[in-house]
Amino acid sequence: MPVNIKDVAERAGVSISTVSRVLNNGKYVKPEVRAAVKQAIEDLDFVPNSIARSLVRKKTNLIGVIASDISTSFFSSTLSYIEEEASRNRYNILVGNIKENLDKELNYLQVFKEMQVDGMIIMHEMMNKPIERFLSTLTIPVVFCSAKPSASVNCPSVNINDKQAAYDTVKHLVSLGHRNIGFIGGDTREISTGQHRYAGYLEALADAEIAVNPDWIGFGNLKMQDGYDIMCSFLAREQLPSVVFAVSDDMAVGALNCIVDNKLRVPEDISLVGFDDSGITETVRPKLTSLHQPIQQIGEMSVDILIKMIEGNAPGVKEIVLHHKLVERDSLRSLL
Amino acid sequence: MPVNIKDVAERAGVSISTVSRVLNNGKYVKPEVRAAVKQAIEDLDFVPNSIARSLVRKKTNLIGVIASDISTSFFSSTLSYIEEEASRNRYNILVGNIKENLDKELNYLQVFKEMQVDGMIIMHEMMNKPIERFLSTLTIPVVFCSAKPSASVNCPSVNINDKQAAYDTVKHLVSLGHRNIGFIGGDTREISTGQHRYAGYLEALADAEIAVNPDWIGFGNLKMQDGYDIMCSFLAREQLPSVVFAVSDDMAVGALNCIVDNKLRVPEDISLVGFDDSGITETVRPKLTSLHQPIQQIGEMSVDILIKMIEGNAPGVKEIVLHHKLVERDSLRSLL
DNA sequence: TTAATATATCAAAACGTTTTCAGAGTCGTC
DNA sequence: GACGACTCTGAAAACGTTTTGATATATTAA
Repeated sequence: MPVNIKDVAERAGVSISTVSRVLNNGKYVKPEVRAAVKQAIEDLDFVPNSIARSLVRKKTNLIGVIASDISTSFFSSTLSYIEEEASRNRYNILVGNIKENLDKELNYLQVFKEMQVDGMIIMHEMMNKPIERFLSTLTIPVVFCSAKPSASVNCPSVNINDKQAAYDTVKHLVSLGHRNIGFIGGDTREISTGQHRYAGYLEALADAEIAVNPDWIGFGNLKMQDGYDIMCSFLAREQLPSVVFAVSDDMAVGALNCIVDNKLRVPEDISLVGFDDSGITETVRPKLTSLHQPIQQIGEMSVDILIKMIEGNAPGVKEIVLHHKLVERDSLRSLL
Repeated sequence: MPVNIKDVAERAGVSISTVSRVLNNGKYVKPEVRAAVKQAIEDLDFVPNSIARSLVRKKTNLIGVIASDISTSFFSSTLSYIEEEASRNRYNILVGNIKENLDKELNYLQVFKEMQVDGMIIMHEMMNKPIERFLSTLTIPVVFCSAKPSASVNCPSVNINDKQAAYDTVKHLVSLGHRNIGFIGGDTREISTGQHRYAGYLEALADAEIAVNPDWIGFGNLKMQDGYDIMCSFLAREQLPSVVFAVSDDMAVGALNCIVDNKLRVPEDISLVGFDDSGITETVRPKLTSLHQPIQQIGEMSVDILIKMIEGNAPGVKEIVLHHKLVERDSLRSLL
């Protein structure tokens, strides 16, 4: 039923090689023949089969993207930039959403490999042995986006300097006179991002000679509910922190809601600063002060690097570190 | 370099047909041969090439998804449910994000067709002639998710009854004593959803014998900023509405922010109700009362129907209409 | 003129699978 | 001890392209 290149060739009275040549804008075909072929294509409403093309060219123009949770504001924004940049370069994206489910991640890695994707972008950090093993023997290019692979996996990453970012914001809080600084962190066991941000927090405290108070430290999975719950636990302590630094905007908003649900005010009673500078910072009131990650640039550079690798150019860089900055809005006040 | 089925066959000392049989768990292969082949697969770290498989089977297990804007809370949630249901059924999704860009949409339709996707899900309503033409001659199954195609396109859709939903919520507002009811709608020119919701609003007003006041009616593209701007224009009028009904949660939140930025309170000064019941309803304060769309069900049914069609079963239904309901939270007060 | 080159075309091989067909062995049954 | 019914296996065709190599003609250079 579906019309193929052979049908076109017959109708135009030429060989399939010639049709292929006009399809690919090749040289060496007479103008009138070219026109005839084009006419036949039009007449028959022929659409080339890219599966067949991919098979012989060994190129699918497919990028597999693995994300932790695309329903989240940070990932959905990043994904949309990835899609845009990929589409601009004539690549299509296959998306796999694994919600902390490492089996699903491994499965997607395998399926993407079977599908012969030209490359993969991974926006997820948690790993286990099988995944590490898979990744370290994989010959398809992979780049980590807003995440860093464990040492045994040799893939470039594009990211900010998480430790420095956390350090800088805590330092800033100190400079505003804060000394009772709470911290809502991410998972520090397997996730290096979580470790780095926590390390930055600790180091800034140490530099300012502030003792760490475990009453004001909690860890979650970056989602709103965790921020809410952790903040509630802080509110149950004897003394309140003057500011809480959450390592994702979603957790910061959770904390914000917990605070206002408990009839306290931000920033009058407690200041709040988030991380990511995703869209959500401007959807809440007060608007959230947040550590800005250049999401668009992270997404775009991830695909640019990946495409370079796909096209055979060695990545050159092992790690791209982009600038961060604190974006001040209304959730943080100075104590001075 | 990459190992193929032939290499496996040689190493196991069998023919490629036999390897293929064990790959597909076919009958008629001796246990010891099967074991030997499996061993060879393991030894060589062989991964079958699904491109080649797709070519002969004429089945890619690919679903193309076209969305208006995946960075939006409604679409990113829906997309995540679509991904989940697809993956559960061993389908992979290819996503195209077109931001109101109809050329990009047409391009994605064509590319997806070339890629031999088994089916497509479209979460977008705006159309132009070329797209209609394309869709009406397409033989690949398509389902519209949370959207309805124009009459000339014969594809099933899964949706709620938008007109009834708008009607019911406005009716409810009336029953709470509201008579000054503002409306922030979606595009009514090409988008039937927008038309239906507006029609429901108008009909409910008519039924309650309330005159429509154009001062309190505005239309936007469902995003937050539009809700903000439109609400600001309402606030500039002589008289304020007692409640505003926005046809997306994002626009309702925009309206909410406009109101609080102008030092008014929700719901004391103005009540607010949104549409979709997406995650954002619980991230703002006051929590947003919203017309609930069963997002998960919409996403899942879209792929279920699509898969049925892919597998050759006629859709049976032309239109699936799911239940809606108003979810009451804190942004709406009674005037009685 | 002749040789060399550039243009134009086609037949056939290749890509890596699945599937069809036919043939060969193994049973059990009459 | 022959017949049918399974079980097992492999050769070869097919899927729809691109690409290679060969051939033929036209154009240019000497």
